[in-house]
Parts: sequence; C-alpha cells; structure tokens
Amino acid sequence: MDDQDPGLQLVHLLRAVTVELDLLAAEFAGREGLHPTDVRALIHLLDAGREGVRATPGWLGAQLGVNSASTTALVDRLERLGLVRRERDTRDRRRVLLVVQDQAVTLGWSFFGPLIHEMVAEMRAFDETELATVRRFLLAMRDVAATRRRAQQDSSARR
Amino acid sequence: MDDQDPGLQLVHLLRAVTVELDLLAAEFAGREGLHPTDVRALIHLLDAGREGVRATPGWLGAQLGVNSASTTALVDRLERLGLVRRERDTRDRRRVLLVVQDQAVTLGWSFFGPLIHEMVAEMRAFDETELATVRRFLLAMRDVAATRRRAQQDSSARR
DNA sequence: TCGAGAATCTCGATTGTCGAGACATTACAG
DNA sequence: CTGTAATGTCTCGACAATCGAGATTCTCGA
Repeated sequence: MDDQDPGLQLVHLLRAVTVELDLLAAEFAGREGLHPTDVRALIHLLDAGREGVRATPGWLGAQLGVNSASTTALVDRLERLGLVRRERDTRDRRRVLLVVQDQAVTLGWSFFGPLIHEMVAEMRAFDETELATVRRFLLAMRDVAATRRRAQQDSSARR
Repeated sequence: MDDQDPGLQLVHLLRAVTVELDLLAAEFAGREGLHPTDVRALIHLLDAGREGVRATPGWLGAQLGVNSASTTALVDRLERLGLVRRERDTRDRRRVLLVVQDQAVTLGWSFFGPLIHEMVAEMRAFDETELATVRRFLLAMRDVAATRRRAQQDSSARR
C-alpha cells in the first residue's frame, strides 16, 4: 500500500523511535510528579555535568527552546525538587550557575540506566562495522535536523 | 574524557537526534501558532490516513498519552484550525471519526516534506546493505523503548 | 564615567492539561 | 428480553506551565 522507497521507510522508522522515547519520558515524568520539560532539562543538565559544561539558566533555556520567564519557573521547580542548586557566578555576577545535585543523578539513572542498559545489550547483535555505519547514519540525520533548525531560527529572527 | 564504550556513544547520539527533531517540531509549532501536542497529533493523524487506520479521539489520545479531557480540547483546536472534521460513526454511535482535511495534509507536508527530502538525500551516501543494517538497528531500539513502556504502563495500572 | 548590551527575574494573562464525573451507546449475562 | 457492566466522548472546575513585556542588576568598551 505504501513505501516502496527504503529511504522513506527509514525516516518513518526514525520518527517512530523518537515517538516511543518521548512517550517513555512522558510516562516517567508523570510517575515522578514532574513535567515533560523537567525531564528534558534533566537530560541536558546531566549531559552538561558529564561533559564539564557550566550550566546556566540562559544556556538551559536555549537548549530547551523556552523563553526566559519559563526558564526561571523551570529552575524554580528543579530547585524546589532538590535536583539543582543556584549559585552566583563570582566572575560574572549577572550569571547564575546551576549545580546538579546528587539526587538528580540518582533520579536520572533510575530512568535512563535500565533503558541504556537494554539498548546496549541489543547492540551486541551488531558487529563493529555495523555500529560504525549506524553511527554515521545518526550523525547525518542529526546534522540535517540541526542545520534545518538553525536556518529556520535565522529566518524568523530576521523579521 | 568519557565514553570509551561505542554502545553508550550510540545511545547518546540517538538521543541527540530525538532532541533535535523535537526542537524542530516545536519551532514549527510556534511558527504556525499551534502547540507541540498539536504537531504530534498531526503526525499520528497523517500516519493513520496513510495507513488506512480510522482515527477516533480515543485512539488519538492513546497515541499521545493524554487523558480524555485533553483529547477533547485537542480535537476542538484541530477542528477550529480546519485540520480535522468530526464525524459520527454510523456503526457505533458512541464513536467519533476524525476526518483529516486537505489543509492538514498541506500543512504537514510544508514541514515534513523538505525535512524528509533532505534526509532521504543524505541516505544516498549509504548502500543497500548499510541501510538494511540501520533499519535493523532502529527496529531494535524502537522495540526496546516500546517494550519498556508497556511494562511500566502495566505496573502502574496494577495499583 | 557613562551607556549599550547581557543575564536573570517579576508580573499578569493565556491556555493546555488533569481528575472526576455526566451522558449516550453498546455488549453481555441471566 | 431486560437490566447491568463496559465503552467512547464530552463537560466542568482547578491547576500550573508558558508566554510577552518590562524591571533589575551587572559587565565591558568607548
């Protein structure tokens, strides 16, 4: 009935994966009494911690695509939950540094840990060459999306 | 500093792709004056249309993971925007069928069309064997997420 | 020193989401 | 056939996440 083109099939499949992951995150959010945005923020904060990036409200808001008022409210929530702590930057005192608390790491792991574990386990069915191919593919798709997003941001900022 | 494990790398990369796609959808939503949920609904409605599935409010709500009140409000919005039309099912008169309007298809294509096109173009850098590998990989990841989600839904429904 | 610009926060309004429950319809047991 | 349970959708009231506009505090270059 549809999709002879293997390319189209893959696009739909990739989207199906993102749909599933989003629903999984939403489910986790609901169970923990936090909102989908909070989970997304948690992801970025943990990434930042792992990569040694210094997180600030402005940075976080940019990552999530929300405005500054929402970011403040978001950080308030995360702070109230004990997931992050606000700390004035001593160098640039306009800035606030978001310090990820241990509890956030624990919470993040309780959700992502098992998921990651299962995914990595599934990957054992692929040899190194195949994983390299997948990696190349995902990088290409990410770049398409990222490039397209930047282009549209610019064109809307120009108005 | 991190990630010697190629498996972990891939998990993070997969997540990065979903983050980009979500942001892209959010950007599109904001530009068109609709909400992220509306875009997600549009995706599922177009899929249903393409696959010949008869969409109803209950079905749509289940796809999106929102409750019935939100679903009603969502369908109200979509109907007001002229994207779908409500139509009573003559066989089971409790049901309402969601008929996707041409305008929805046009709108969906204006967003997904170029994106899909670029992605398919990028895939020309892969031969058939490689695409088959990617397909196998994505199917595995989707199933991990889907299985995990169902498991957690069941465990929370049991309470 | 002064002014432009950056980073964060406050305020008021809008609106998407939820929980509980109403209503109509269908399915099924007796 | 009849009454009862289950299903699909919608209504209502409350909550809270988000936004736009603007205030505040601070940095940095002229």
